[in-house]
Amino acid sequence: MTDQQVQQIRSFNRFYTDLLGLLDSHLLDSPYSLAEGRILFEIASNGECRASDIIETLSIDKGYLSRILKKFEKEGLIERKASENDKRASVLSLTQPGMKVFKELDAASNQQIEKITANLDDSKLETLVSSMTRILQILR
Amino acid sequence: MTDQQVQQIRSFNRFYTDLLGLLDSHLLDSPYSLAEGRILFEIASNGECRASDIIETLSIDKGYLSRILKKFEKEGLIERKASENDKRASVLSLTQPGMKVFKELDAASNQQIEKITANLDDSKLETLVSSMTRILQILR
DNA sequence: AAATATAGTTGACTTTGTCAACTATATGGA
DNA sequence: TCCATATAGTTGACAAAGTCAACTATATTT
Repeated sequence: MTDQQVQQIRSFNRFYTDLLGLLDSHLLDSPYSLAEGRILFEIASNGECRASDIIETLSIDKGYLSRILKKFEKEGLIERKASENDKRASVLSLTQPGMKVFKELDAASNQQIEKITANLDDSKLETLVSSMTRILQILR
Repeated sequence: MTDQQVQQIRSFNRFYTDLLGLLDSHLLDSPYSLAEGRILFEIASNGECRASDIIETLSIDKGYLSRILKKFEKEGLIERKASENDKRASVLSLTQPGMKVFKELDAASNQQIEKITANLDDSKLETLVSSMTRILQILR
């Protein structure tokens, strides 16, 4: 690996750090943080899951997660039902209001992507997406 | 723009958020945060600059920056000299010890990139870098 | 000269994240 | 079966990161 390649990757990382920071800054004017959004996303896409799944996927502290889930429950966004095979754990799912909030965040996220790419023609857009896909394939 | 394209970009963003989080988590076991590293980077690469330059480049709160700079000065990493044409501002630069710390962080950053790409063959590495470069060209 | 803008500092505060101790339950041996 | 150890999640205490507005001093505009 050449020195120049390292520098190019770092330059990309700095750029993308800024871009993501921009995108995530208080998650699109919603009252939810990036972490909260990601947690809602996990519960929404897994259907039902347990706190430990989220801890593993997002590498989040369990105490921190516990509090966020408590807040979500208080706000009526999620439900917990006792897990049948493990009495220590509960199974998480979105309530109807939770689903609504998630869909709003999701739509706002989509809109932000559209905004960022608004002035790109089709060919550039395709290049952009395929480049991202390739990076993902290589690094994942 | 198709729905699928939006989803692919968002998927990449989630992936890269995690990757950068991993890279930046306490900036390579140094006692410096991501913000602090970026600030050192700015001062190091601009040679001499003012706080307001950093505020603009990094979109950081001026109060927050002021405290970080104060800490850097106390630790002997930076120097401030009065700006000649603007008595409100000072010109920032790295001291020798500051340069040393910066170089260490810089080297550690390089090593982390090497680590992440360690098991890629030359062709994949080239694809990776060129994909990043293309994304940067398109989005910047 | 007065009004307004900008550079940076400081205090007060909120949010975000970390760590360890703790309860309760589960699980893999002896 | 009983014991040791591991895991799920909660809680308290705390630290780090970031925000906001008020303030001083200097610059700039009118």
